[in-house]
Formats: sequence, structure tokens, C-alpha cells
Amino acid sequence: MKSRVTAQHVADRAGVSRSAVSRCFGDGQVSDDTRKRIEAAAEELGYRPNAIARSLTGRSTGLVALLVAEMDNPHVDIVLKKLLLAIAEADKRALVIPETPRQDVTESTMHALDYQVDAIVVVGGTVSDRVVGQLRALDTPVFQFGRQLDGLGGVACDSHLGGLMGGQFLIRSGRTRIAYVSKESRTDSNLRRRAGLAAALEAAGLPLLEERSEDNSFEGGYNAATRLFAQLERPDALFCFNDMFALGALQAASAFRLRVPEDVAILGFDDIPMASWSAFSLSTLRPNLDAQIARLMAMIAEVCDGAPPRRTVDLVVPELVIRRTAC
Amino acid sequence: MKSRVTAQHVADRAGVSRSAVSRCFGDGQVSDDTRKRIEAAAEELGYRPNAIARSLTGRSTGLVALLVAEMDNPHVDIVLKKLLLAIAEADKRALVIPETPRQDVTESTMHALDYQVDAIVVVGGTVSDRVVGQLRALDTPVFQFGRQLDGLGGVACDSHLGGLMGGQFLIRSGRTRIAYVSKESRTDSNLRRRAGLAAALEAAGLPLLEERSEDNSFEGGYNAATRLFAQLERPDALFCFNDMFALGALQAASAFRLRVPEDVAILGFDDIPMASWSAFSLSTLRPNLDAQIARLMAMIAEVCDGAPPRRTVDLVVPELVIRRTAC
DNA sequence: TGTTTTTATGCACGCGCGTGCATAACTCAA
DNA sequence: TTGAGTTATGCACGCGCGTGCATAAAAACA
Repeated sequence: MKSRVTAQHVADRAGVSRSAVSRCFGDGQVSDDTRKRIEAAAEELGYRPNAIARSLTGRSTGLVALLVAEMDNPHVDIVLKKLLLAIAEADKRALVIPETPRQDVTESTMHALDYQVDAIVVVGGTVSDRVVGQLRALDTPVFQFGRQLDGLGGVACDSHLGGLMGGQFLIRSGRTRIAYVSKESRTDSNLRRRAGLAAALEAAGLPLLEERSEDNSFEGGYNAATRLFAQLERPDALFCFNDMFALGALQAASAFRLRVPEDVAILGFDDIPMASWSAFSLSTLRPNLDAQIARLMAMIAEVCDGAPPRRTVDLVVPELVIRRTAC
Repeated sequence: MKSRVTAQHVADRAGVSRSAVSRCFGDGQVSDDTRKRIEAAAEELGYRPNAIARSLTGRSTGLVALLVAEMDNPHVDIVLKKLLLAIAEADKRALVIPETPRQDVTESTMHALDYQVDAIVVVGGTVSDRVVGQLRALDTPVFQFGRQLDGLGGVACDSHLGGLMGGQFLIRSGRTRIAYVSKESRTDSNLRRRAGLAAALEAAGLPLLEERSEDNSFEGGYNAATRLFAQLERPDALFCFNDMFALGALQAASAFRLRVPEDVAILGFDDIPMASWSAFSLSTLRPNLDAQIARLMAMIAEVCDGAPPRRTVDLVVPELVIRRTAC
């Protein structure tokens, strides 16, 4: 294993001092002549500055940590992918740390900090208030993506508004027995979407039916919807926590020979790619992911420029996408 | 922004030299007494060794780079997730570098090398022979996941065998007009699956029908299958390059009012989670991902222990999963 | 108690690089 | 030719840590 080419090697080759090489690859002053010689030598030797060593003196490592949980959720998938691309575009590197059975958020954060990352982004998963407190106290900027915990900056889709919009839409289309289908967990976004829907229903004087499931998304939606459809007075609209639940519910409706949307309307949340497939044609609420990510990257760029990290959450308005399952 | 706690701070606090602290967190010899004092001081100050600085002298950064392309393919998704978990379990960190329009594999590799990663894993995407040559020449171990390019170590599903197994299965179940549905690209795995199928058909004296599409997976399968079904003598079995193609083909069959599997059998490859949903119940070939990942991690562990990187590809035998669309 | 062996600790150097400071080289005007 | 002003270069130090080496302390033995 041949050892790596260092700035010293280039300096020797070009007959200059190592500092000259350093300045040449940084933003220092170098004469045209030496610059040429250095670049030629670097090219020959295949030199590339060592990002690790470089970050030891300068304060920036160019690393952004992504703490990601709930990786079985396709929406988190998409967010992760888009974040990866955005980070690469911003000429930074992503250190992805998954939540494992053995490692919770706190532990993951510690690992991220070991690498002196420029910023930490928490994606998906459940973050307790206690952890938020710890994160706040860090000198490394921490942002949340997709939730709205107090005291921690970030971006999120406006879940409450989304719930409201979905509810109002279902009411306008004449539904009167509207059920909210979700999982047991007290996720922030779950509670907010439900609250938005509840507000719309209350304003219209309609009851809020509800069914929860502890199963995973697709099966959860399937099972919860099955229980709802088996009731004597079954709902005429299902507002699902996310698209996977909605797809499961759609499957359940088909098993009950219910016509969608005539007998029952089904509305999802997230607009995952599958939602637009003609096999499903799921009506849903689309969080404007690109806008969210753009804002997040702007926040990250800010702190990299030395600004203090934002402490507020930027809410992005979702968009109602009307397809076949609710119209 | 308060500066980070260093080993020197801990040393001062504990009244020992910095080297003692270093040894305490490494594997050096420290007496019980000083160890206690150091650990207490570290605890109080919240000290954690700086992984960046640590890697500067020791040769290992604990980083593994994942160069990932084709991120719209759900199978790549799953691989990525499982790899992330495996890397975390192995107490290493994943540096994920996506292939962007602006950055090809070579460029991504350079970025990875800038961070002195312990190993590079190439996942998905098309890697040209030229690039393989460059990767070979690196002193950083490079492994490929899911393909079988010569001269580069790694793991992969035995695509040829998979094609053969699928073909033999369809033949045994009485199919005579078997079509291979895939994308235009000359991906390694694509060619091998096709060759395996071709071998099975040739041995049985059957023709190999074929349809390719340049569209993305789901639409590609839908469009290709549509063209096949529109022919006078339509095939009675479709062997699709992957499950997404197969789902598209399934959708096309439904549009043509064809019964599956009576009129046409559909076989996929990958066994993505959706394949097992009762809405689809797709028969498919399941690459043994966990086995592949286990072997890959073993290879990585080897090189981290100083062994020279393997140059061969470990092939894992896929498993035929028979569900409703082909039996 | 003195001597040898073992163990614990500190010192100093280096990993690869950025950067302040002093010096050298160069430019331009007088 | 000389002086002031400007620019380019090298030297040396430090970032936080691991580690070889020398030394001090402790332990073991005679």
C-alpha cells in the first residue's frame, strides 16, 4: 500500500516550499509562475489535499451528518435521497447515521460530533424533548427535518394546515362520516395532522371518527380500514396519516368490494411516487419537498458562514393533489 | 460558539499529562488510579476524542464511502439502507456520495479519497471499464456491490443462475412463449440475467422473445409489456429484469384484461417489499441480500485489519419465491 | 537493603495542512 | 542609484492526537 501523496511531495517536485503548495490550493497569493509549476507537479503526482488534515486547522470539515430513522418509510427514503443530492450539490459530504436498535439519537449524535460535522440534520424518527434539550446545548448546529419540536431550527411541512385542507376538501365533496387512520405513535406530525382535520370537522359540525393501528404503514392502513369497513355504519371517507396507510386502506376497500371514491373516499399524505401510478391514482397532500430542502440547505449555508443557527421551524404549505380516490 | 473540549483540558483537570489521557482512551497502559481520575474528568467536561485528529496519526478513519447511483430504483434503496445499518453495526460511519448530473463515479471517488476512507463500496449505477481500472490502481480498497466487473472485489447475486432458474421454472410450468423484459441499458446484471434465461430456453429448444424499453422501471415494464400484449401471438410468460418492471407489466396485463397467471405468467427479480403485497403477490427471484452484505462487511473488516483487498466477486445464489403471478 | 524486573508516566515528535510574520524579490517613481 | 511601496515566498508554529523512548515509580526477588 503506497502512501498518499502529500503537499510536501508536490513542493519538492516543484522546487518550492510546502506553504506555497498550501496557498496554491487555498486562496493565498501565488505568482503565476509558481502556480503553474505547482499545478503541473500536483497533476503528475496525482495530489489531492487531505480533507481530514485540512479540517484540523480550518474549522470546517465539509461534513453534514444525517441522523435518519424510520427508514422503512418510503417518504423518509425520498427525503434522504433528495438531501443526499442537495448536499452533494452544495459541495459537502453526507455522513449518514441510521438509528439502530443499539443506537438511539443521542448516541448517533455523539458519533456525528466525533467527526466535527458542520451541521446535523435529524430526519424522521422520534426525538424526545430531553434529547432536543441536549441538541440545543451543542455548539454544532442541529436542524430538524419534518417535525416541529420547539427550540430547534428546521423545516417541515405544515401538517396542521394539511389536515385542515384535506378535511375541508372531503367536507366540500359531501362526505359526512370522515375517519382519520393512523398509527398509535404520538409523532408530532401525526398529532398535528389529526388536529387540523379535527378543526375542519368541528367547524362543519361533523364528528371525527378514528382508527389507529400499531402495525407498520401498509398493513396498518389495511388492518385499520378493515376494522372501519366492518362496522355497521362505515365511514364514507378515510383521511390517512400517510400514503402507505392509504394504499393499505385502498387494498382493504377492494377486499370489501367497496367502490372508490363512490362508496368511500381515500386521501393520503406525502405523495410518494406510487401514489401517482394508475393502479392506485391516490389523492393526497404533497409536501413541497424541494422547497423544504432548499430552505434547509440555506440554513446550513448560513451556519457554515458563521451565522448563529436558526431556532425556528420554517413551515412549507402542502399542496392538495386530487386524483381518483377522492374527488 | 464555545470551543470543543480536548484531551489537554481533561489532562489539566485530572492533573496528568495529555499522553495519559490519550492512552486511557486508546489501548495503552494506565494505572487504575489515574484511569479513574481521567474518566471522571472526561465525564465532567463531556470529553470525546476527536475522530478527525485521531485518524491523522492512526491510519484508520472509520469511514466507509458508499458511491450510490440509480437511487430511483427501490432495490438500490433497500441495499443502501441495509448497508447503512451494517456499517453502523460494525461501528463505522458511512459517507454517502450520490451520483449527480455533475459528478460521475470518478469524481465521487476522488471526494471519498479526500476523506481518507477505509474502503469504498460502489452500489448501483454504471461503472465503465476505464473507471474500474482507475479504482483498481487506488491504494484504498474498492468493492462493488451487485455487479461482476472483472478485477474488482465484491459481492453480487448470481444473475446468470437467477436467469436460468427463472427460465427453467417457467418452462416446467408449461410456458412456451417466454419473453424477457428489460431496459435498454447494457448493465452487467441485465446481460447476465438475459444470458441465463437464454441458456434455459435453448436447452429446451424454445425461442427467446424480447422487449426492451428505455423508460424507467415501472413505466418501462408497462410500455414494453403493452407492446408485447398487442402482438398477434402474445407471449405466455414475462420474465422481467426487476420487480418494478414486473409490476408495470402486471398493470399492463390488467389493462389488457389478461388473467395472471392463466393467460400470462409474470416473474420479477429482487423481491422488493411491494412484491409480497397481496395486491400484487408477485413471483420473483430473491437475491439473498443479508448474505451478500454479511460477506461484504467481512471483506471490509479484512482490509481494515491490514489484509490486501480481495479481487474476486462472491456470488450469492438467489432464491425462487413463488407467489400468484407465476406458479 | 540493594538489585533486577515490571509497570506507569511524561516528553517530544510527527501526522498533513493553514496561516501570521519576517524577509526577500520585484515594481515604480524620483 | 536609491528609497518607498507592493507582492511573493519561506519559516515556524499549531490544530488534536498517537506513540517511541527515556525516566521515574513500583514491585519482585535475593
